[in-house]
Amino acid sequence: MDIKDLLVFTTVAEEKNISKAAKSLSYVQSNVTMRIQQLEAELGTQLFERSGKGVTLTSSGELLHRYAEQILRLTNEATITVQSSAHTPIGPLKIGATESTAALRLPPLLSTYCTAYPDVDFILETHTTDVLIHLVLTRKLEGAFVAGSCEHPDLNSLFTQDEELVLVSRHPLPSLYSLNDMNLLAFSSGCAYRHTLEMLLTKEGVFPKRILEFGTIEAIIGCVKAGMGVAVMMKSIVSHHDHSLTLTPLPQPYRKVPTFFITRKDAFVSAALREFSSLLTEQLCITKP
Amino acid sequence: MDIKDLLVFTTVAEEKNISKAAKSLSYVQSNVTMRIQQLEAELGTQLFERSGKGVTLTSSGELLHRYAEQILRLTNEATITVQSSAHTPIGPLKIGATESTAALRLPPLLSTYCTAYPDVDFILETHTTDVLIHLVLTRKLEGAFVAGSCEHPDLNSLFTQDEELVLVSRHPLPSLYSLNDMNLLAFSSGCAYRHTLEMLLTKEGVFPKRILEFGTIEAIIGCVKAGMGVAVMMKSIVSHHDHSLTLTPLPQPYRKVPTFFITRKDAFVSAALREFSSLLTEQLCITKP
DNA sequence: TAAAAGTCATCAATAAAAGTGATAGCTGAA
DNA sequence: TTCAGCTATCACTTTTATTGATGACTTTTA
Repeated sequence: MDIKDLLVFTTVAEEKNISKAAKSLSYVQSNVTMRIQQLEAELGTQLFERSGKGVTLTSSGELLHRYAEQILRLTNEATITVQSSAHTPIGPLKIGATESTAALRLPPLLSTYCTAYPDVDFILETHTTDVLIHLVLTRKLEGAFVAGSCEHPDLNSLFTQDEELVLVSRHPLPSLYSLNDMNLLAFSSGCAYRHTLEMLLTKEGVFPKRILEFGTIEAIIGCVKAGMGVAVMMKSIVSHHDHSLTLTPLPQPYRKVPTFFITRKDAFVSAALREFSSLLTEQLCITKP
Repeated sequence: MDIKDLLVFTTVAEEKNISKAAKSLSYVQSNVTMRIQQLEAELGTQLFERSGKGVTLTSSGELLHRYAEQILRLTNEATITVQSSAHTPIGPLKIGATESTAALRLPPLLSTYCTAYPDVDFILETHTTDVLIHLVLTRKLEGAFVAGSCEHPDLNSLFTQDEELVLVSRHPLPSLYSLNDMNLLAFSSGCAYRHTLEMLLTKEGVFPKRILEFGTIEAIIGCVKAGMGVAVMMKSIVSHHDHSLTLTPLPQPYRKVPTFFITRKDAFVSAALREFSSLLTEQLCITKP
C-alpha cells in the first residue's frame, strides 16, 4: 500500500466512478482500474462493488476509506509543514546554556522569541561549558551559550556580553590567600568560571582545603550561607539573590569572562535557529551602544 | 512523498547510519542515499546532517520524523484491519428492516450480535418493504428484513417467520364491510401490510372513506385509540402495546404474511454480514422446531 | 602516522513499476 | 434494439527504483 494508491482509492470512492476518477486524477481509466485491482489483491479483500453504472464501496472499502482520509490528511500536513520549516520558524529548536546564563540572561530573550514564534518547540539544556562545546560539535545542540572565548575551527561564535566574576563568602576575605584554609564550592570540573579561578589560584600558589562539587546555583549559595566555604560566581546572579553575602571581585585580568553564542559552521541552519540568532544580534545592538 | 520513502527515512533516522539502514531494509546503500536525497529535494529542506560518522536528523528532519511515525502506524493498522475484515467481523454493517420488524423482532437478535462482535458498527435503517428491496438491489444496504416473499432473480431470500395481521379498531367490527364508512390509517404506500389489506378490500368490494398515511407505529395506534379509524398491523405489536383495542384477524389467506431476510446475490459478503446471516439461521433453528 | 575500516555520494546499467491507448464486454436507458 | 456510459484486459512505452562498482572522506586501529 502506497500513498498514491490511497489517493486513487479515495478519489474513486468519492466519485463512485472509475472513469471520472481517472479524469480528475489526469490518468487513463485502465490505470486506475489496475491500481484498484492491485490494492484489492494486496489487501485480500474486495473494496468496491462493480455494478454496470459506476462502483460503490463494500464495507471493507469503507473501512479503508476512513483510514485513507486520515493518512492523506497527515501526509499533506507533513509536506506543507516540513516544506515551510525551511522558511518559517517551526518545530524543535535545541539550545544549550550554562546554569548561570540560563538563569539570568535567557529569560527575557526567550520570552520575546517564544511570543514571536509560537510554533517553535524550544528545548533548553543546561551543562557546563566544555560539555556544551562538545554537544554543539557533535550536532546534539543547534547552538549554545558558553563562557569564555572558543576558537574551534568548526565553530562560529558570537560575542554576547561580559560577565563579572566575584568570590562569594559569608564573611569578608582579607586577601586571596585566605582561601588556603577554606573549602571551594564549585560546579563540576567543566565549568569555565571554576576553571578561571583555578588558573588564578595556581598562579598565586593558593591551594584550597578541598573542592566540593555541586550541580545547581541554589545549592552552592545555600552552602556558602551555611559557612561551608567560598564560591566563584557571576556577580549579577548573587546580587539578585541575597544581600547578606560578601562579594569580592577577582583581580584583573580574571575579573571579566565573556559569554559567546556558538554554532557549528557546517550545520544545517533551521529557520528557527536563524531567527534566534538574528533576535540575539538585534538585542545586543539595543543593549550595547 | 510516499510510504516507502517514509519507511526508509525513519529507518535511517533511527539507525543514524545510512549503510546500516540499508542493510536492515535489505537494500543497497546507494539506493537509500538516493531516496533520502530525493526526499530532501522534494521537501526543499535538509533532513539529515552528514558528519563522517553516520547521519543525524536536522530539526526539519525531526519535524518529519514525528509525522512519519504516525503515518506509518496508521498505514500498518489500516492494512491489518482491512485484511482481517475479510475473515473477522469488523467495520460497518448496514441492514434495513420495516418499522414493525425493527420494533419487535430485531432487538433480541441485535443484542446477541453486538455482544458477539463488538467491532461491528451496526447501522439499521427502517423503510417500507418496497424501498428496502430497492436499497438492497442498488447495494445501499447489505441486507434487509422485508414483508412478503420476493422472487427477484438478483436476490437471495431467507424465510424468518410468519406474522399474523389484524385489523385494529377502538370498537369491535361486525364485518369487513364496516370499513366502508371508516378511515384507514396506514403507512406510506410501500408498506406490504397495507398492500395486503388493499388487495383484500378490492376483492371484497370494500372502499374505505379515505386513507391517512403515517410514518410511525406510535402515530397510527394513537389515532386508532382516538377513534379516527382502523389500521392493519402485526398482531404481536399491538398485543404488546395496549389491551383496550379490538383486534380482528384478517380472513385467510391474508392473515399470515411471511418475513424474509434478503441480500443481493452477487454482492460482496463482508465477514460482518456472513456472521449476521449465520446467527439468523441459528436462531431460527432454535425457535422453530 | 600510516594503514584499515567505515561512511556517504555518484553514476551507468538493469529491473520493476506505473502509465498509455486501443479494444472488448457488460449494463441500463431511450 | 440501439446507444451511451462504464469497467476489464492487454501489449506497449515511459518512468522510477534498485543494483553494483567506484571514489572521496573520516574515524579508528596498529
